[in-house]
Amino acid sequence: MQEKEQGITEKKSENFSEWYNQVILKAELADYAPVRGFMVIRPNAFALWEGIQAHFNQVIKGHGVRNAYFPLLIPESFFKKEAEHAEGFAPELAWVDGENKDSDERVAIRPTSETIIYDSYSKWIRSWRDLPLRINQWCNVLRWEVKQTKLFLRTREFLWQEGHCVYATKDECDTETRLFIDEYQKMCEELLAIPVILGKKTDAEKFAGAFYTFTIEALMPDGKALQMGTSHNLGQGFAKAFGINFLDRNEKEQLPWQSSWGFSTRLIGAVVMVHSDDKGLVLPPRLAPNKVVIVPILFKDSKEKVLKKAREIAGKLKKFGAIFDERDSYSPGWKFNEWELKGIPIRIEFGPKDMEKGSAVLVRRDTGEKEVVKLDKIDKRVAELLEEIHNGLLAKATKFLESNTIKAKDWSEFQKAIEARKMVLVPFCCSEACEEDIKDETTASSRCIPFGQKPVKAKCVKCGKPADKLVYFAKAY
RNA sequence: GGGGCUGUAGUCUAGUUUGGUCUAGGAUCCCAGCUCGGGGAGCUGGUGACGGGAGUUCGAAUCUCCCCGGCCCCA
Repeated sequence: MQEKEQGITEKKSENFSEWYNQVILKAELADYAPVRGFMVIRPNAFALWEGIQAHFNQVIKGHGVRNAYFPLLIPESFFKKEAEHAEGFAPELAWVDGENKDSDERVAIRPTSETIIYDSYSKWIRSWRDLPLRINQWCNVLRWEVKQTKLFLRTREFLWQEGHCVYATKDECDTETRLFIDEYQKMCEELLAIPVILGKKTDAEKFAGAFYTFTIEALMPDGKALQMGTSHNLGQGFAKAFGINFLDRNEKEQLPWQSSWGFSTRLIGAVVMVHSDDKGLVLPPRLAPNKVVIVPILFKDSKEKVLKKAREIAGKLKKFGAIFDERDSYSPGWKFNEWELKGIPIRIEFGPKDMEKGSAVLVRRDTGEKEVVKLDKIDKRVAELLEEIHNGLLAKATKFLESNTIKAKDWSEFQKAIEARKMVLVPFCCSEACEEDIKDETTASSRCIPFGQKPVKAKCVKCGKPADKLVYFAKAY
């Protein structure tokens, strides 16, 4: 509200990347920081993150997960305990420079917290009665990216949640690894209005140190896939490396099974990309902290009366976080543009003509459609309309995903589909060598092996060897 | 990792090719006042800029070099 901005000048369909930057900056979601690869999350975006947090905290608490906080700095020796994990994160570690007066050991800023958390777990877990242990933390992590950074989608520092669970049996671990990826899917569809594809990562794409990784993948409007969240069954490797063990009911020492799962602030980037348009941000209504804005139309002779009545309407819509824009220095048209840029799902226009009729004009942000609603029904209609907008956004995104997902049988079809920036489902042998070749030749990577498929009899799209799985490939963020 | 573009007020930009009324022009924002109000309204006045450094020159926003930063595309 403090700053006035120009509108979006780039078209989503013409220069997607620049359009995206403009929406982020002009809707005041984020700003660049003094150090390259870092960003400031401004209040408009932080409110979205808080909305995601509130929603997801409720979900995980229902599954017995408790929140905690573990340290930012991790001793070098911890990274060396689990070899694959260490290798995976080594290139992106940021070591804290300068003299460590307490010890000779270097420390790094966490790129993820498995190691520091499991050090604690090794002290806390003694008996089968301590399991399952389910802890989540909301925090920042730092990965020193060398790739081109991008607001929300790839920054060196980002905010996320990471859940870390320990189970007595493989079965429990399998079940809950799946449980949390299912919860991610629900959250994406029900809160963010973004459809996702669920599946398992190939070995080449799985988390460093994991037994296996589940993922949810969304397709952005430019045809690139975006990983929205992952849930890993870590097996027993970390437990072994960090000395986590417990005495079972038969007094035998056992290694537990572990899982970890996370999503990050890149979800906000996805929300922007998927729903927004040439006028600016479009917020999915369930996530929008302010779902309604009321713009009074003021004329000299009716100003006081209109303001008074409009204020009443605003009071009635308080539960929707209604903004009452009674600023005197801007014309209604100016305000319309501003709130469209900021993505408020419903605008209510109220002027002398409406007052006479005892109604108001409701305008949908997603379609621009206007409707006249009687004042005594306005809160009911707003609630309905918000759901209609949510459903509309989800349906539109689902249609996009479906119409841009295709099957390919052979290499030439596959290449064409990738070139056309589609999500492509192909028979694949799942070998790391084949995957490397595909990446080299097309820049596409495997996104997931979708759940629920029957074994197929086909030849791998790359090497021609027998393949019993269909796998999604796409260019990715 | 490779290639390209770019840096003038909070933001967008003219000026750079050909160094000289540039004491840097405009728009927008911001501030004050008036006026207006159903899709970015108008008038008057005001504040604010050449990314940094070195060099060439009588003279540098403009030329040279170094540094810092930003964006895009490809791998």
